[in-house]
Amino acid sequence: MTAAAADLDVVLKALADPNRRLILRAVRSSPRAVGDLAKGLSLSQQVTSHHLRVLREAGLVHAERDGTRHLFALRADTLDVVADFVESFWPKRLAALKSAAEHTARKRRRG
Amino acid sequence: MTAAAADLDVVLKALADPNRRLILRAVRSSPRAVGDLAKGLSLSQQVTSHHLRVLREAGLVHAERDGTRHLFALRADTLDVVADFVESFWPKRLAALKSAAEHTARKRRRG
DNA sequence: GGTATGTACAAATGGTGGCTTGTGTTTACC
DNA sequence: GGTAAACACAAGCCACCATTTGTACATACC
Repeated sequence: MTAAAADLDVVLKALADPNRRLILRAVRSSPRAVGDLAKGLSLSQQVTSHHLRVLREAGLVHAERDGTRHLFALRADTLDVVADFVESFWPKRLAALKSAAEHTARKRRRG
Repeated sequence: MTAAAADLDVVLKALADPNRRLILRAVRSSPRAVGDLAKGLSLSQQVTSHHLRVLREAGLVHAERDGTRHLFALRADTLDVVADFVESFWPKRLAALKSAAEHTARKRRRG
């Protein structure tokens, strides 16, 4: 298995959990502390920390210390491998996106 | 959890296995029988059948009988929920696609 | 230094999932 | 109807994972 394929495996496994996706949603707009996430999602501190570790090892979030708190933020570019995977199976979707974009560009040209 | 979220969960769990992704790759171009897939991927018949069931319940493949054989084919449109998920977290990627498409449109306009 | 807060680490548990083995079921062919 | 081929279903085993419980570590404040 190539390194990219291994990354894809790790990323997909990390995404294949509802609580981890909730965490990703929560850190999407701004960095959040573990305790805040746990409280907001009604999860224990330990389970939240565990999921954040899985997400961090997958490269989907990154941590930064702020005193005693650990602020976690989204790393959306890691989703690249997933997007590439989907598009490799579904070029029609990519074509549809391009078509929509080109339509937008055409409209802008006209306007 | 909404129905769409449940679908996303099932699809991501189905994709989060290397052998199932290999099976998807194998049925990508044309429908394949269980035995052919098992032989080509060096998997047992039972395990291949099991993975195909998971993929079918996730809506990623569909089956069709051909005599004693069961031909499985890709259902790429099910990957829609995954693409939407990625794009909801990463609008910049969609923007990049649009930018590239617009660039193409501009080039076409010039040419 | 002592205490409180925020978090990570470790062990144990229950559940889930992948794989094997064995077997039933459907279809085709004689 | 009997046999063979292709496949699905079921039970058991083992590993992994999510969660809980308990605890250790780091930082801020007094």
